[in-house]
Amino acid sequence: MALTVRFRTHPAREGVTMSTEQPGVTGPQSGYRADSLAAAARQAPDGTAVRLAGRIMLWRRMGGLVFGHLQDRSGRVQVSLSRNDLGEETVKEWSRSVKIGDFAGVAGQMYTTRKGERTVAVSELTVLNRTARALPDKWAGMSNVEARYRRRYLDLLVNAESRERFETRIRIIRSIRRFLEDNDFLEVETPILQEAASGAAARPFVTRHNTLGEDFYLRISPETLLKRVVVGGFDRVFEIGRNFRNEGMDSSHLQEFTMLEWYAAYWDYRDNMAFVREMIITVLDDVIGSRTITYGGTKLDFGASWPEVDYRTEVARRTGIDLRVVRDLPALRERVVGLGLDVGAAPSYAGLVDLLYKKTVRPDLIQPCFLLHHPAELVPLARRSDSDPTQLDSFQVVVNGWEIVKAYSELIDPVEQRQRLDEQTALREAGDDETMMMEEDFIEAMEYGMPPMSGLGIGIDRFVALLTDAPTLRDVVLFPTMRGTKGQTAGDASTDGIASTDSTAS
RNA sequence: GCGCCGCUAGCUCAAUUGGCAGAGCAGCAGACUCUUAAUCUGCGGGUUCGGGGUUCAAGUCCCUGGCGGCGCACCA
Repeated sequence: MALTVRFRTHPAREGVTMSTEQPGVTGPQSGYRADSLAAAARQAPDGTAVRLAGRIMLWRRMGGLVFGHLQDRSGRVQVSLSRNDLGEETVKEWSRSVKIGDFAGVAGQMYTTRKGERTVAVSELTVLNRTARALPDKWAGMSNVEARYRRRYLDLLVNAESRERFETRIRIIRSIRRFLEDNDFLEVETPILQEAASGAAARPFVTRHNTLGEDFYLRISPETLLKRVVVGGFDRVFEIGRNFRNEGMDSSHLQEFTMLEWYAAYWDYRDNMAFVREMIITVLDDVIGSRTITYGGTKLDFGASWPEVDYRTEVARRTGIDLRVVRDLPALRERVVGLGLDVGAAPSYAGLVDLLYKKTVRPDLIQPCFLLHHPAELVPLARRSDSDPTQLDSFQVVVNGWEIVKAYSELIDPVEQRQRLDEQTALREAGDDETMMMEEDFIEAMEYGMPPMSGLGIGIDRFVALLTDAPTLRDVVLFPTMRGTKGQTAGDASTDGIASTDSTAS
């Protein structure tokens, strides 16, 4: 029932603005054992003995009576020190020894104050560690966006909505994993360092492997590796992991993002449509408790049937351009320019088709829908439709103008696969830097025999952002990529700027 | 990459036309036995993002650099 070791000035507070000298400051403690959580204590009947550890978020001294709030992973509970229980000297000493932001262990009994707040009447108090810096304002919190991203720990500590958003992210991923495991999917891990960046149309990051003396790519997709696992007989697999794309960043794109991909042998894209819809509804029921959500003020109804929209039919309806007729780059470019769209470089037919769709169709796809049958040029790893080889057995789930899911029946014919990747190589040589790279190892695996299958990818960050009404993907990632801070405090900006430009090759 | 906006105490924000850089919270010292953004008295706290310029005088005006947000462009 006492503060044990103490010394006048804690080293962590030397030279920090918070304090000069203070009585009864203890050093860091170890071995404190708590047996209760704040949330459980709040529910316990009066008289229940509790033993808690957490961070002090509020500390009000009123002479012989002190109120504070102790926060742990479950939430907050009020604690109090009373002269009646502890005596004048003890209250004085303990109340002066605690600062907002310090970690404390307390033991005592639950009671209810006159104003009805559940409170721990403290009989033991141990300061477990000090804060050397002041926490953000208890009322205003921390609203500076840059500070919230760079020092996320403070955002989590003082902004309840931020903490709740990340708790929801965790529950969503847990629910997804449970759903897949309940359906016999096996979770696997494939490499992030890859010899060839494939599985998507995107520019990769390059990194250096010192021991092998080679450059590697950070994966842009796990697709071809997961298919190789299926060749090996794991015929329902999934991976939740990071992909890296060296491209623009905005509220719906991150360079480093979390992707779920799964592959199921003997399924086709229609099987995946039904399955992913069931999964999304299950997650909504589990985590949100509703099949309707509000994003940015717009109601999104996942419970209603999801309309099926044919890619080329919809493009034709909105633009008058029939992609079944307009089949080559110069003709398409002429028609797209005729619409008044800026086509930019548009180095390939597929790229221009994609641009046309993204400009004219996708922004209007707000309610959940299936977008079916991409033109065959767009995805070199997908199976062509039997009924029409110029289109794919593919679909996307589009919500809020965002592509959330992309899936197709997989191409499993090694001869056609080689031919279609050769076409990619030709486009690359013609200047398109987002084509897929040839992977001989992948073709070889396919030559050993690949079962008919359908795979699916879902952007976890976008899905979480939708379900938590987050305006930007950066709000659902703990530490979003930020420009470095080196050089921010450089004494001479001009020379330092030149020096850092010269050294960026490293 | 382009455009607009922002950057002042640990946090949230003020500062008139260019005229002594302030408040609340937090911190320190003190009062106070039911607080709820507690209240009251006193005290300390600044590279106003960095560098340069104009001026008797710059947080404020000009140039330049940094970082961030938003929009556009790019981007499955």
